[in-house]
Amino acid sequence: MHTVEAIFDATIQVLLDGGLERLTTTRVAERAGVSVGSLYQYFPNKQSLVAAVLQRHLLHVVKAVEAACVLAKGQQINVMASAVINGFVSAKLDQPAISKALYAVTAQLGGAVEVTRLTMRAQLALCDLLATASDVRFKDAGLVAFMLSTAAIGPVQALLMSDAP
Amino acid sequence: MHTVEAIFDATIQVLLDGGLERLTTTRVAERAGVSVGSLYQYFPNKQSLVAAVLQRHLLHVVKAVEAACVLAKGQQINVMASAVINGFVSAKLDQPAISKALYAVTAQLGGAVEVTRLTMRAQLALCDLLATASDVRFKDAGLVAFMLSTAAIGPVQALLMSDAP
DNA sequence: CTAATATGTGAGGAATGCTTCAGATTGTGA
DNA sequence: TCACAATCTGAAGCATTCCTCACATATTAG
Repeated sequence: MHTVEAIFDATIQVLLDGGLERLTTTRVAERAGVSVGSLYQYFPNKQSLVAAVLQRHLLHVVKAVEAACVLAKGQQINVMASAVINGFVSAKLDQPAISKALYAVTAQLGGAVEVTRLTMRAQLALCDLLATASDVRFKDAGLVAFMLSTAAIGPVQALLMSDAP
Repeated sequence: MHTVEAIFDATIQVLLDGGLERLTTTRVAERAGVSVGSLYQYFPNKQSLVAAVLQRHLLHVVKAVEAACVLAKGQQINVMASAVINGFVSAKLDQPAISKALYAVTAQLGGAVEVTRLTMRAQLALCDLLATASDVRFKDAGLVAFMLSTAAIGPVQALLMSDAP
């Protein structure tokens, strides 16, 4: 396995059984089966390692939502809704371990910027989609997109924080 | 001001401008205008300090929701909904700084237990309320309560993570 | 085979953090 | 005023962390 892959995986694992507070470069390297030096060959510091893992996952989810959006264009509103929600939820549950491990990171200030940036991107796609609905027209599609996307996060987050399928 | 109060406030402040990672006992004590020793007179360790701040805020919110629930008993379902949501949102926006500061903590494993425990309590109150609706009857009130409460968290969280009124 | 480049190693320096404790300060009641 | 308790202080011990760097190993090219 590639060293970088191993480091990524190890980061998730360490995050899972100890949270962000117990995430140390030594522990990650140990778990990845490489030396600390190797880790610092690929990531300039601890923060950038965490950021990279976070960004990777967020991108995965956003792309899934975007894909669902283009697929549902021109459909009725209720079809759209279930398509998008389905895209989002299954992208999350694709990698439940990663999702769960990253909620702690997401809240951290460093991550917050990246999160809002990518959330905006998803909402943009949603906005576009809503404008093509065949049976409804919205006064403020932006607000609807915001409410829809953020409200979807709540239940998923709650489920992942406990331990469910 | 009471020393403990000062420490609580300082914890929030430190959390706000540096996140959980920059929260140190020294910094909290400094900001509170007391010595580290005093801090350890009231909290056996750093974790219990953070837990206390978190628990305090959660209790505030849960009580607000519970109060809204008993007030709305026997009303129509849409009245109920807006009453409960209103109670939740205004409890959060009562202390926006605290809410914002604590999202990082909430995600941490230590906090997660407390959070789910109190969320359950709120959902129980919600369940009770839903059973008294004058115009609807639910097949699975528990599920509805879960979705309602978790879905409400998403938008509030999103708003707080950025910087809005 | 040899040289040169890329990749990996891990002990240790420098910094920081949590927590303790011996003593100073403040408050209280007689 | 004096003794006693409650509260506060902050320097320092011990542990831990991030990150560097001098060196070892692997890989590629000529």
